[in-house]
Amino acid sequence: MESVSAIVQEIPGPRREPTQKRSRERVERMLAVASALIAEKGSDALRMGEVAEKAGVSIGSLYQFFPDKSAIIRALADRYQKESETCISEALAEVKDRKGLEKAFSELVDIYYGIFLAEPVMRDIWSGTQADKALRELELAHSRANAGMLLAVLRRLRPDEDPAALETSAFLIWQLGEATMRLAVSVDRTEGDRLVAAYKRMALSELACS
Amino acid sequence: MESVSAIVQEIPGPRREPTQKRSRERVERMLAVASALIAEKGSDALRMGEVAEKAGVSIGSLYQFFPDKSAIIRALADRYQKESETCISEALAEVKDRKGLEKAFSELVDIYYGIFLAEPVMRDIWSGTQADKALRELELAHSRANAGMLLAVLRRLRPDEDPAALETSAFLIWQLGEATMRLAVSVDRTEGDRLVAAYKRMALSELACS
DNA sequence: CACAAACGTGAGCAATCCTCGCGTTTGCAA
DNA sequence: TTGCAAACGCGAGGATTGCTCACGTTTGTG
Repeated sequence: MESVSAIVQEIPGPRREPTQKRSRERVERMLAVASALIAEKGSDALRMGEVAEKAGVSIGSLYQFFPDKSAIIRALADRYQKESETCISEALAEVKDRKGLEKAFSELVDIYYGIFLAEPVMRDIWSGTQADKALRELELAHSRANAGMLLAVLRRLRPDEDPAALETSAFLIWQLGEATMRLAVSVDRTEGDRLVAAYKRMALSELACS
Repeated sequence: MESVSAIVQEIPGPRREPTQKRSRERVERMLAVASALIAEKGSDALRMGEVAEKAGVSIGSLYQFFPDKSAIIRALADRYQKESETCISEALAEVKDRKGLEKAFSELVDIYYGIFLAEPVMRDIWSGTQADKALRELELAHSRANAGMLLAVLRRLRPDEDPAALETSAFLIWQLGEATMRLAVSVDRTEGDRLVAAYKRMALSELACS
């Protein structure tokens, strides 16, 4: 978790950090406008000029706090990641045995699916902007962090297994979960539900295998 | 398969089709240069001006045959898709029973993994340019076509199952296979091999379930 | 009150995609 | 052979957009 936050802080580069109250509010406005625009038209169609205009700031001010366009998206992604981490750690916190893991994992998938369905911005960020290298790396870092929480539980429940194999399993399960979510929200709800259910079966079989 | 080709033909839009021998050769040169540039620097960094220059044609000529930048990438993707279809249909052609399906599927995954490892352009096209809407749709169409071949086998082997459920399984297995390949080639070879192996386990469990 | 640091601005630079008007070559029918 | 329409080929430049930078303004502080 620490390392992810560190990456987020580092990538933006040589830009001012808002220290005064006024500028913090302005940064909030920029992020809110960007979020609304992404929800409306997708992150591909996000225009820096439009963000500045709708937020009531100049283009120069925008670039004082965000070194480039993808930094805005990364900032939004980072907020979602913080929520995700809370949500995952809560879901996996009290897993005591294999049965508990299956139940917790299944619920976690449902919760994540719900978030993907409800949050167009999160959906868009994780599905539409893969072309951006920094964003891809950020997604990978987030995913590894999330998979790490799953891995911790797996290690506890299956201490005799090869740690590297467990890590691979956890990472793949998480990555394919995200892929399934992206896919599920892009088709109609009926098929989406079926896809998520099929993913659950596959993931649970991998979680159970020993 | 037909429908996929149809889509590829339709999307490019109102552009000239090369009819004379001279122009066909020029189009080939454009595609070859684009392929080389993508292999070298990635499709994100593909510049239309550079393609024209390196192919020894003007920018105007380039745009006579490709309505926009993504059309070049789509044309390359279409070539790989044709190879894929052959490869998949051969691998699944003589599947007679569940045991045969498992063997054929496992081999197919290995072959696909080999292609992903060997073909930087294919790798790049299917991983780097998701931001392009037309390309995303093309990938989905290709994937549905490929999943369809798997579905045909599944239907034959499990005729009593709900067809919709089978279709979902086949589609998800294929999509997650592609996601796994993208992931596997982006990490080191050892972890990549483990990821592919883990995917095989998950997919086979879903293929076997009845 | 002076002053440095933080804040704010927007004209304009640079990169890039793509268009369009016009000149050239090719195939073909008279 | 020749005339001509269609296909081919060209590249200057329009349009968009990410981003910079030199300069003016506000704020906190001794």
